[in-house]
Amino acid sequence: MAYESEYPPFYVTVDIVVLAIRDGRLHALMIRRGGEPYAGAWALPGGFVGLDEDLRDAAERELEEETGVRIGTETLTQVHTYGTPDRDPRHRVVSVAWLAAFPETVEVTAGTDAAHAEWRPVDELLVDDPGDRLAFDHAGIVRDAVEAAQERLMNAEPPLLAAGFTGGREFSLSQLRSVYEAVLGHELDPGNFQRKVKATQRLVEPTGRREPAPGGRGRPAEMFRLKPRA
Amino acid sequence: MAYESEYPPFYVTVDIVVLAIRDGRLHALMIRRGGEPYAGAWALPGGFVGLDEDLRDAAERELEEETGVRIGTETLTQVHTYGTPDRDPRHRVVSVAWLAAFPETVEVTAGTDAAHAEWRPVDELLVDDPGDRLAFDHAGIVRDAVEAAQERLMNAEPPLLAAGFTGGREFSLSQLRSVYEAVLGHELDPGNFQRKVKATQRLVEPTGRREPAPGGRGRPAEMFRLKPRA
DNA sequence: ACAAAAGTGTTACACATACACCCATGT
DNA sequence: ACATGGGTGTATGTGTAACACTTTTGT
Repeated sequence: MAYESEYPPFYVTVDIVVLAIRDGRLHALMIRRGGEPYAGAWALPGGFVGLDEDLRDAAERELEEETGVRIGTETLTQVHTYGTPDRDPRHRVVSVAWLAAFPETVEVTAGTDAAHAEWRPVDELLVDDPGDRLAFDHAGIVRDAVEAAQERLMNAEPPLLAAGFTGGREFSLSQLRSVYEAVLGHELDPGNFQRKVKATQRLVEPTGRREPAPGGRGRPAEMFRLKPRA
Repeated sequence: MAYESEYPPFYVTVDIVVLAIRDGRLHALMIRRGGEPYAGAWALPGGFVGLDEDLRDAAERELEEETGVRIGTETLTQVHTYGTPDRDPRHRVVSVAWLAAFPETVEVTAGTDAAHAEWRPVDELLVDDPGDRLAFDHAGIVRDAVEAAQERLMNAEPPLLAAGFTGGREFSLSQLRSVYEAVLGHELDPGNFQRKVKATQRLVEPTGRREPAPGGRGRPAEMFRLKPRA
């Protein structure tokens, strides 16, 4: 099928930066590109927006199609829009970038379309002179998204990003702290973090349960969950 | 001329929210729409992006074409992208919104294409049940842009927005304060503002001159200019 | 002298940071 | 007993807000 238009034909796409903590490091969900250009390079999941589709819905759909990962559409937040004329060598593509977070424990089901999806450590993606560069301007998009994530983790209301990382499960405050540390890229004082989180209204609530630390050693931690959005 | 494409034809536009302080109130530069839809309604300046044109350049060009206002392209900052399928009843339009600030003293030259451009008080544009509604989803865009302006005026580095409002001219700290007050929508303590601005590195530098207050009454104020970007 | 605006001093309070110290558990 | 991680207490610093007060001008 071919379309016709009296105005220049733009391709509108979405790119999705999904962050997760794995082994204490910040990772992003990436796709190994098959075809040219940038064949074999890592790229963000994403694709064309449908003619009757909301941008946000397109992000959710493309993410699932390309990686098998389902993210609630309400946890996707817009970051920035990229439209430099030469950012894609083939066509004029304007891409709206979205950010979401994903819980640590859930694995990517590497089936069907998701065969080439993989979690990649963000710091390796962003080194200045990587052996394998990211496709298109995706390095810049990842960089901007991580910056936005740092900002929103500390300031955003409601705490959508924290919700994405925890995925509705229970957690100890040191587990939550390790998420913050991985995103921010530096350590936080355990005691101060504890108080700050507890003092922040509408963030966490205790479940009453306690759970021993992963190593078994040490005092069992009180478990929390995120407060449901009011 | 007609274009053809194998993918859905999207129209990509830019909308520009230019803010200025006039009579102590926050204003936005708006256009009176001529044709349908929304004939006669106020709308943001903006228009179609050229096929080989950067989004930012398109914003600068459309702004000047429709209002006669020239803004340095580097003072335009992106706010958000709007792409709901039904936001324009005629076509599928994805619009990238931009924010800039403009000095108080400069008048809009209401010539040529700018005949229908006018500064409108923001609070009147945003009342919940206005007699004349804004075209399309432009009320939401203005609302988001003002929110972004408040955030960036306080936090952004470099202080692009403050630079836009002052336009490179000299100013007293109470003049600068009235800008902040108009954008934030509430009053600030003169003494505290004075200290805070002076304490902020890379913001203002004294010119050595003094100038009497506008009414003539009162102690003449020390004049400042924004520090040039390092 | 008085009003008005510029600018300084002072105090109180919220909040962040650093770090000492106690608590509860496994080995 | 000791190591380990959870959690509390406490002191110190830093930034904000409120407001009294002094300075410099025009009338």
